[in-house]
Amino acid sequence: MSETFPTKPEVARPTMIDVARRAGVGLGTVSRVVNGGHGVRDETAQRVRAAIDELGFQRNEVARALRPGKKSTSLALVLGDLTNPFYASIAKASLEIAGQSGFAVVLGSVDEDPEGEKRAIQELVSRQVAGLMIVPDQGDHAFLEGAGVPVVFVDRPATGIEADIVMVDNEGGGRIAAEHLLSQGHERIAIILAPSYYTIGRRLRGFRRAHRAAGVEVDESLVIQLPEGNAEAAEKATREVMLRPDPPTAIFASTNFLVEGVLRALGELDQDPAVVGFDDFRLADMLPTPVTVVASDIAELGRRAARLLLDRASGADTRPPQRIVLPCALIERGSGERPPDSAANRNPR
Amino acid sequence: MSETFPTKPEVARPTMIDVARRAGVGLGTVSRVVNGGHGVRDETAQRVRAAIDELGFQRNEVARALRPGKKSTSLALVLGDLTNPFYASIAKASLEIAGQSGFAVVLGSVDEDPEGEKRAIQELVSRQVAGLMIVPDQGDHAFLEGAGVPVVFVDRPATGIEADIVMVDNEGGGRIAAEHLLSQGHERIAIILAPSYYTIGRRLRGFRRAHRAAGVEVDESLVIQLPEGNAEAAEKATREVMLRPDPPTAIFASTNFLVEGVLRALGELDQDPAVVGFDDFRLADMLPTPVTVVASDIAELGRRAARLLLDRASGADTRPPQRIVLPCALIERGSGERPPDSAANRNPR
DNA sequence: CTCCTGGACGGTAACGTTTCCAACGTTTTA
DNA sequence: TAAAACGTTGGAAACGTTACCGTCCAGGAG
Repeated sequence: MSETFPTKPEVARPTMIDVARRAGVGLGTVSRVVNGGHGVRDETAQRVRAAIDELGFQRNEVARALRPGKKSTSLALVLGDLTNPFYASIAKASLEIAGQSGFAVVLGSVDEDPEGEKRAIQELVSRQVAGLMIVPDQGDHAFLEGAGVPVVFVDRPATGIEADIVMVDNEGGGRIAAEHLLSQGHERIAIILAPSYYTIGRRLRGFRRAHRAAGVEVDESLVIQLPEGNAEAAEKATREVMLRPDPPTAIFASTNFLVEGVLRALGELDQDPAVVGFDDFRLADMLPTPVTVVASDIAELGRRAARLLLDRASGADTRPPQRIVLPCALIERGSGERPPDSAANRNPR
Repeated sequence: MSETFPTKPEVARPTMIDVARRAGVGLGTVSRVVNGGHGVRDETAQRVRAAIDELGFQRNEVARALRPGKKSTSLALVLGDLTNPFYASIAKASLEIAGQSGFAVVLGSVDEDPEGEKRAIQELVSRQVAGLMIVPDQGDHAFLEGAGVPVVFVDRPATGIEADIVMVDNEGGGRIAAEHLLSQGHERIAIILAPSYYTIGRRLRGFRRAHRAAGVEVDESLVIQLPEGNAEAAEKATREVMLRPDPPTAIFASTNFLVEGVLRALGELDQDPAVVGFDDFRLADMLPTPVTVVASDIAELGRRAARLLLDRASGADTRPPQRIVLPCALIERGSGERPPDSAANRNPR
């Protein structure tokens, strides 16, 4: 009873040749009509368009992209964990902008090693994408130099290649956070740092500058470098630092995920130092103590990157590599406005 | 002074022909080596591989996909707002699975009308993707029937076409939520419904079934249909229902975003009905009252969908359309365990 | 009236790959 | 020893589109 399975009708999709035959015109004419229709008599164009509608013709983008010079109408976006709202916002925004210009976005996700990133990028390049948006990992990106594809880096620059970069004012953000805490009299501020990404270094620099400007010395034992950038690591570090004989009166968490860990530890310990986070996050205002953060317009980051890349890809923009920096602003919600002495107010057991 | 701009080195990427010349073999041989190298003498294959390395050759995926039958090595994923962690999880998981098989994922986002969805899908099809994963909007998807591309629907089925579908047990989830509240003596349970997606209807059905099984009648005035699926709408609706003379003692929010609105309203009103949400969300356990939710493995949803689609695309799976349903489970955190009389405990002003 | 110009259109060569077929040399079989 | 079978290889066609180059016809200029 091994009758052949009725697999699929598998209707062959009509090509330009079919359209040409149907409309009684040449192949070139159909192509001209599809691409704006210059140099075609109005009446002819009508006939072609009618044939297109009747057959339900749709241009084969793959064949189109095969022609030399014609890159595909796709942009590539390479980033880390989409589950991180930060990355998700970038993805969404760039998708939106690309879509408006008829571009699709091919995603490459890389949670892994820098080697995995390189592989993912080359995969994408072999798909003839018109441009690359990359939230780069550490590691050298010089291999992109000869790829013949415009590249825009997002959130942080890459080494080994000079290209456009769209980022936020990390140093300014770090400065604002520290200034805010310092201005309230905090002098022992811990800063919790995710693994040494470029961004984190800048935030730390801003943090230090604010201290210098305020004439307060940074206690280096309160500059805490985490081995990993997740909430668990931050929770552990917070617990440790708060149990020291001389704990900080304020904590600056350099990442949205880190804030979560910090708050978790503080909740357990019943201690209430001031807390400021970097990057806003959903529900930040609904936590037991609403969380003060330094925020920036992440979606705008994605939009600017996509727009810039589209301009580069079309050749409309031939300026030297740009460096776009978006501002950060403080959002006061409560956790960052606790005075220094409140840390001593440990709730009685 | 109009010297020509040093636009780009624009190194022509080597093709198989270049490799063939370099290795002193024919074009076909190179192709055979690149595709697994069957039917090529080992020594010849070595030479070809050496040439590939020296030239840094990489196969042009676009040209490859042009051949008839050979779809591209890309899957398309069409979904709503990536900013919603639910969608983001699906995207991340499917990306991961696709990547393991060397497939890229092209994203199509559709916040707009059903018409926008159709356009996005057709765009994607014109890119010769090997398969489509769609989180469908309302509207007829019959137009996909003749597209000649395998389709897997995610989270909810679509009308007008019979295709694979991977979803969670919405009815079971709704039932579990209601059972949990009913078992604690709640008899007036409000259910807040996002606009009539398929999923929400199922959750409501489970909600009703649990009531019937418990012998409790559903007060239809507590079945609240929102005009929009966002937190604001839920906040408004919650405020209204809680201010009625006979407010509910429990609320079931049918969506993660709705929970936010519900809690916001309750916070303002200083009222404490039991609350259960559908779908888990970050920080749910850190809110003033940790939120009890009915959760399922969303990432698994994406993984299963991607795997199924890959099997369909490769022709490895020719079974009739599958229907995969993932279970839901209750996560008790506190908000759903408040007894009925606690609602009366309005905090004194 | 002839020549020229220019717009509209048809035909065809690419693009880089895969696949098929033919050709070749070697080994096995009759 | 001849024929057949097999494995390895080269060459060419095809995929669907765009770009270029002619051809054709109409109309204006000389």
